[in-house]
Formats: sequence, C-alpha cells, structure tokens
Amino acid sequence: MEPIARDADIAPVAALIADPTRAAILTALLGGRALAAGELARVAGVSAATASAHLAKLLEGGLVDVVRQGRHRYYRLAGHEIAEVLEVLARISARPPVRSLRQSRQARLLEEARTCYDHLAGRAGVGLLDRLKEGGYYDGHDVTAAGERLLAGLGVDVAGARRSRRRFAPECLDWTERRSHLGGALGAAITEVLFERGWYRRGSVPRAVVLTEEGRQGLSALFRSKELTSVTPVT
Amino acid sequence: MEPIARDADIAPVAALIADPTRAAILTALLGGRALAAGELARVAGVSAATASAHLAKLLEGGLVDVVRQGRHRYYRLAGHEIAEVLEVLARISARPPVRSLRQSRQARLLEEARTCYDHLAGRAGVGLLDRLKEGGYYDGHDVTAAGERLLAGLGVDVAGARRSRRRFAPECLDWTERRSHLGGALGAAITEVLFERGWYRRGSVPRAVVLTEEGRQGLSALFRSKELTSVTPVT
DNA sequence: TCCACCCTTCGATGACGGGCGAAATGTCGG
DNA sequence: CCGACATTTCGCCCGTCATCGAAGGGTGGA
Repeated sequence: MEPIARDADIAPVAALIADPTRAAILTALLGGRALAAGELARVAGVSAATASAHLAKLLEGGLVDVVRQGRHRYYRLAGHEIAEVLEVLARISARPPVRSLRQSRQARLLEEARTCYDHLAGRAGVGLLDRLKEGGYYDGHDVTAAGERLLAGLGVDVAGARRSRRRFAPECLDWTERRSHLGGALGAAITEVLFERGWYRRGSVPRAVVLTEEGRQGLSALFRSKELTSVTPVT
Repeated sequence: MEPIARDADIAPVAALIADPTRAAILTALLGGRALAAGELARVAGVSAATASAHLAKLLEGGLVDVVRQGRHRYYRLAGHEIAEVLEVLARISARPPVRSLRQSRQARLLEEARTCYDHLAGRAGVGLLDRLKEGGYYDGHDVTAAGERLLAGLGVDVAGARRSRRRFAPECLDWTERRSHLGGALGAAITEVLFERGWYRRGSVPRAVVLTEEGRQGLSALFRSKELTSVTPVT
C-alpha cells in the first residue's frame, strides 16, 4: 500500500460502471447482499451468458467479490469504497422519469428506507441521524458519552467500530434526501443490530428495507419523541 | 428540486468519465481553473476536433460549464459535486506505474500539494487539517471559537461559508494520503485566502500548487509549531 | 450413475463511438 | 473588409465491445 504514483487513471473503473447492464448489476448489489449470477442476470434483463461476461469483468476490475457455494456463485460488492463511488455517482445522475405504477411504488419504498451497502439510508437513515443528534447522542463526528450508553444498551459494539481501519462515523450525503445519514463503521454496526433485532427486514425490492412493528415500538421507546419515519405507511 | 424518482441511472454519467480522453480533460480541470479548448486538447493529446467533440458531450451531460471569451472558450467543472465524483473514483483506481523521470517528479509535486477543485489537498491539505485540529481550531465538524478568531484574522469569511448551501466543513478523504483534508465551503474559503495572500501559487503542472516563502513563514507563525509540509523541498 | 441445474466459454453478429483531416463558423486586429 | 487564429461541424474509417445461442464444465440430488 505504498502510494508511489502519479495521477490515478479513473477511466477504466468508470468504464466498468458505464455499461447499463453492469450498472444495473452494481446497483442491485448496493443492497449489501450477495446475489447469485442468475438473479443478477434476471435483474439486469439479460441472458445468463451476457451477465456472466459482465461479472467476469467486474471481478477482474476488483469491483465485486465472488463466493462459490455449491453450484451457485454469489457476487457482492468488493467493499464499502465501491458502494461510496456508486452513491456519489447517483447524486449527480438524473433520475429517470417514472414509467409505471409499479416503478413509482418501488421508488417510494427506496426513498423511505434502503441500505446503502451496509448502513441505513433514505428517510429512515436521515431520520435516525436526526434523532441521534437531537438527543445529544452524536455530535457531528463522534458519539457522546450518552450515545455510548444508548448504543451499548442496544448491543452495538461501538469500541469495535472505533477500532476499525475504516472511518468511524462520517456523515454521508443521502442521494434521495440530500441530507446526511450515518455511514462508516458505526453506521454499519448500528444497522447490523437493527437487522439482528428484527427492527428492520429486507423488502422484496432489492435494496429496500422495511420497518417492522417491533422496530417502530423499539425506536420510539428509544428516542421517546416523534416517529423515526413518516407516519403515512408506504403502500 | 423535488426528488420524485426511482433509482438513478449512473451509467450515462459514468460513460462520460469512462473515455480516457475525457477522463484526462476532467482530471486537468480538477485543478479548479477554467482551461481553453485548445489547452485541453493538448493536455489530452488529441486533435482539436476530437477534443471539441468530447467537450460537447461533457457539456451536454452537465459535467462542465463553458464561458466564452472572445475567440476562446474556457471550460471548467460544473461544480464541486463533479469534483467529488472524480476524487472518489481516484480512490479506487489503480495508479499507473511511473514511466519517466518527469512523471515521477510531477507525481511528487501532486502528492505534496494540489487543489482538489477548490480546496487544498495532498500532504499540504492533510497537514493543514492536522494543525487546525492540534491547535483546537476545528473539532471534527465545525470551527471552534478559537478557530473562528484565527480564521477571521486571516481574512476568511467563515460566516459566509456557513451560510452557503454547501456542506460547511466536511472532512474529505485524500486519495494520495489516505487521510482527511478539509473540504466543503470552509475548505474553499480558506484556500481562496491562501492564494490571495500569495502563500500558495499554482505550479506548472496542471493541478499542482506550491508553497511560497511568504506562505512558509505565514503558516509557521500562524501555528507556531512544525512546518506545514515536509521539510525536504520537492525538486 | 445419470440427470437436472447453474454457470461459464466459444463463436458469430452487429452497433456504437472515438479518431482524424478538411472545411465551415466565429472572433480579433488592423 | 481581410487574413490569422480558436473552435466547431462534417464525412469517413475502424476498432471495440455488448449480445445471444449453443456447447462445455462442475455440482448436487435421486
């Protein structure tokens, strides 16, 4: 890891993302889960052969990892840096017009709550950060003493996250809300706990997640104030 | 500015960056200055006709702005969001091997001090943030009272930066140093003053900047501690 | 052992896009 | 109004790459 060099050349990596099929694959993987090659082919709307060729290129370029399990090959993003690139690109990309009712429903689900690789995003993610700040649990770049207690009570391994080589608790601009949610090692650790507790579960739409009834109660008890997400349920 | 949509499609923007010639043009513009079409053609190593075609596409895609001045057309990045995308891409891109002595000199200059669109980066940028933190002028996401005084004394319009719609003072991972420098509205405001005072001036290499003798003295007086940059001059 | 299934490799096809030179457009200085 | 210069537009060539069907290679279940 010795930085020896002159200007990085960003063109090859950009070229990997530039193909619509590969972009669809990468976006699907932003959900954080590893998906099988066949699923990815279906999501991207191409034949298995085509998807396989694309996955080979993404692998070669270091954008994805693969884990072989029996006759399946599960692909996932190669790390959070890759997810960050995709998110930043999304911020400056036009959002295509809504074409169908189904798409607009999916859009609303994604805006409400989704994973950004390994941490919570969308209104839910932004709202969570707001509550942490309002309650004096987070001061903009670190957890306060009160926050340390709150998160320990939930079962979040704050010390472990702090030990990570990754940035601890950076704010991360949400591309739908245009406001910050919590990213980094802490954001990932908290999100992990939210899933373990069953407060959120993965939705049917690839990257979407949904607040469960336990989650609604747990979070409102935790913060004793307004709802974490908008009151109107997304249908 | 109503976010209505479903998933953004990142492929078109990525495709704009994916061409090596366009990537060279965009990277050159990361210096923050507006450059004429002819200069960009030379930098990218293509004919004027080719560069023009690329610039038209970048313009169409909203990645660059153009300002016409007489028979010249000066192109510049369309905003700091674009610069952020390029920086994040650079972080996950391989750095090509050094081919010549001239390139390795340029590489060292860029690693020492450069602009990242509108704020200071490289060892100089990272060092500046370190000094601000060490001196208790910056607490990780905002300026302290002491910092407010220090910067006011320099002539930095902190209040103006705070009023900006842009994020005020986010830390920004430097892709050569792999540590943070100061970005956002405040990073830009400070960098502007550093240039106005002649503490830094633009170097011959596109994005590089160099510390002047006044700058060395001014900064060391300001922080009364170690040098802001490494002691060995870059030759 | 054989079949069903998942995935990759192979070979062929077709389209998209970057490249240049030459000519056209526009701008400045006289 | 004219010649020098910056930039764009035009026409053409050519390489690259996405795509698919069919065949091949592994893996798991019966």
